[in-house]
Amino acid sequence: MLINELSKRTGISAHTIRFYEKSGLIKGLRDENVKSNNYFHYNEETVEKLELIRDAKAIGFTISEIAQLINAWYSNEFLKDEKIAILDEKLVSLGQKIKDLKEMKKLISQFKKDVMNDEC
Amino acid sequence: MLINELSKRTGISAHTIRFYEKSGLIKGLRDENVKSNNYFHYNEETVEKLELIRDAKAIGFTISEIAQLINAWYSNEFLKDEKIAILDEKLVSLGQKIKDLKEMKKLISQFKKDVMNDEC
DNA sequence: TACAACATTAGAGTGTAGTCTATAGTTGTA
DNA sequence: TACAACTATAGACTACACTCTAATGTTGTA
Repeated sequence: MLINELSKRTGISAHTIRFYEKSGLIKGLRDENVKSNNYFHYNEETVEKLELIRDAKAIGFTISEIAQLINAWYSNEFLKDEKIAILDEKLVSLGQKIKDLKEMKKLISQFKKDVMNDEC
Repeated sequence: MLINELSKRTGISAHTIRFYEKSGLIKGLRDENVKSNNYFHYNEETVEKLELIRDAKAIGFTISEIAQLINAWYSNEFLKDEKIAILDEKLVSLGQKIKDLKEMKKLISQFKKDVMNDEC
């Protein structure tokens, strides 16, 4: 599929998709048989990747963290052990983040109680 | 205390503290009795606020969200009901974020299993 | 009193993650 | 074949959250 269809499938603008392409998060392929243009062609894997990017961004992962994640999952450039190390690292940081969020939730709940009891 | 001491107490640079002052997150007071300078003086409450800012930023709150939070807690400009509404909104979004993080953790755990089983 | 160490403001510069514009070429339908 | 709708690239612009520089003034100690 071309960029416009990919954009419609994922809800991510063509501009942003090109930005991700430049950033190395996704990779379109050019059809060697067609000499008249140099349009990028995208496959289902790219749709999956863009969905992962959308979700990972929403929870605060940076582009370079997402790049690591995508490489650990889709690329052949890493050894099994390296992939597992990257994924483990992300699991640890996610666990810490969940802990931090829960603590903040507790703190804000306490704020709320204090406000309700007119203690501020 | 002056800005340098506040910086040392909180580990936040004087530059950043001035940025937060400009952004309306904290408020230093000038000593009316001293005419020779216009140094800002900060109190313990500001230390607390900066610690809240540090923690809230770490879990992905934006400056303007933190401003809301600080106003709901420290300011007298809001009615009790308005304060509670702001705090409730933050509690809901924190709950959603925790859910999203847990889902991502599950996804990455699955990635890891697949990598370990050589299924990619 | 010299001067290091502090304080202020205005404004410029940085990194991240887009978002948009301009320019130019290609494709598919009336 | 005209033309609307697509594609590409380079580079300018934006928002956020700092981070730094320059210029200038103040304070406290040797």
